[in-house]
Amino acid sequence: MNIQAPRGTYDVLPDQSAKWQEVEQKINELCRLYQYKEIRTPIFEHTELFQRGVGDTTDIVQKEMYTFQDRGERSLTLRPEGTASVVRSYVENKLFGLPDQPVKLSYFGPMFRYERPQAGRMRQFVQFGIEAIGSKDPAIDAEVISLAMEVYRSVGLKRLRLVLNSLGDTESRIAHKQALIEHFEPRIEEFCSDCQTRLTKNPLRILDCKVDRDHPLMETAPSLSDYLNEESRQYFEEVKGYLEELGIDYVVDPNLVRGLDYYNHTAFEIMSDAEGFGAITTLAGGGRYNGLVEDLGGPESPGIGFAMSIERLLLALEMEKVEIGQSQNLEVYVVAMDQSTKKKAFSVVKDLRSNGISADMDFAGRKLKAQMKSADRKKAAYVIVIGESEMESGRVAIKEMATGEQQQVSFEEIAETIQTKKSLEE
RNA sequence: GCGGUCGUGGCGAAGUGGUUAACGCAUCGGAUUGUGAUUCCGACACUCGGGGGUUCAAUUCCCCUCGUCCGCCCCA
Repeated sequence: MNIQAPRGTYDVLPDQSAKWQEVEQKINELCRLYQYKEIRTPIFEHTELFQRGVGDTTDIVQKEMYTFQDRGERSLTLRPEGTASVVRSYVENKLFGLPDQPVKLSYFGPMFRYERPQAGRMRQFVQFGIEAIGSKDPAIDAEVISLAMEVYRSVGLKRLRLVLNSLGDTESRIAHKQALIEHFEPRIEEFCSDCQTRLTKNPLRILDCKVDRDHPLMETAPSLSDYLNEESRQYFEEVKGYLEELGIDYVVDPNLVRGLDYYNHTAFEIMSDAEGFGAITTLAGGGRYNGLVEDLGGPESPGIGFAMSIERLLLALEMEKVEIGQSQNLEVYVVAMDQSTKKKAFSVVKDLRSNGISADMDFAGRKLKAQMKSADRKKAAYVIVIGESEMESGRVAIKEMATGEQQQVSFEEIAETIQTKKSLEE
């Protein structure tokens, strides 16, 4: 084997593509119902967009970006996530000027992060996500979460856990940040190097650290929830109220922080509880990002959204043993006895297809018996054999593979007969 | 970035420092000059991820490299 797909990338092969197509169909239908319209943005952007949009202190920007120089010596980056691009487009195309706010957008496509591949983690992976920009109504938070949950429900997943938290508004976060610094500063040397950097850049993320998880100061650290001001607390209560109204179960996790800098207020993750899942169980994550639009040069436009990995969704389906995307079997296989009848068989195939019937034939020069086996493998519902005698008589036998029964018809009647048989089955 | 694991035909899987690298499945052909099963017969790896080294000799020993899978970190 010479050239392989680059590390962390993969091919969706024909026996898998039906699953992808079904997931996309389900998603498209839900977006229609919820009225989120698709936006398609470039797969690469100026590096600066992610540095500013996602945040300089994040792991994504610090060590996971596919950044390169183009021939004009611009620094470009393959998008590691979708929100920054969508917000950039919202600002650039002045969607804030549309009369109907919030603007509700969805996207679906590949993202890129330079990481060591693992179960559920690829260097190129596909995300579906939505963004509702231009509203700070707690009901829209609940709607966004609801749509994410509906995607999983629609494909048949059941073992889900919605984890929820509030990061509070800017005022709350500043107060909490100050408290965190005061709490950790005196003994920060006892923490890992990442945490030492985090202390000044983003102390909130120390709480998230798995390395220092058991440090005694973790236990006593000031909790974000104690620093939420009245407005933030009220907002969070309302979001929870709307979720309850929709009958969506959740658990509040005060330590849910999220890795991206732009989040505030509502933050959530959807995890899989399916057995046998790998180490990574987060299916989707999202949250509110009031202020991001302004950071990227737009007017005040509070937003919220989520992103989910389609690979992980598919993985969860496997773990829960849910089958989707049954591929459609072949309806008619036409056998040509030899070279002299191949043209006729070829035109019969074409005629069937023109009548909306799937049809196929041999293109490998196989003998009759082998063609029959091939038809069987392809699970063809019917087989038609065309040889000398059919050419002379002008009539062929339509063989039903399941029963072995054959029915004689003229060439002209083939498509019509198959159609009748099909409709009888339904 | 760190740790472990593995890398033999389309797939699964043995194997040994030495003349022709088991076997199973799949595929193709034939037995059965025009019909899918079973059975039987036959075909199918100048080569054991790649490169280098040790050796009279390496798929098997050593080094490097690439890649796989899993875990850590982090996330989707």
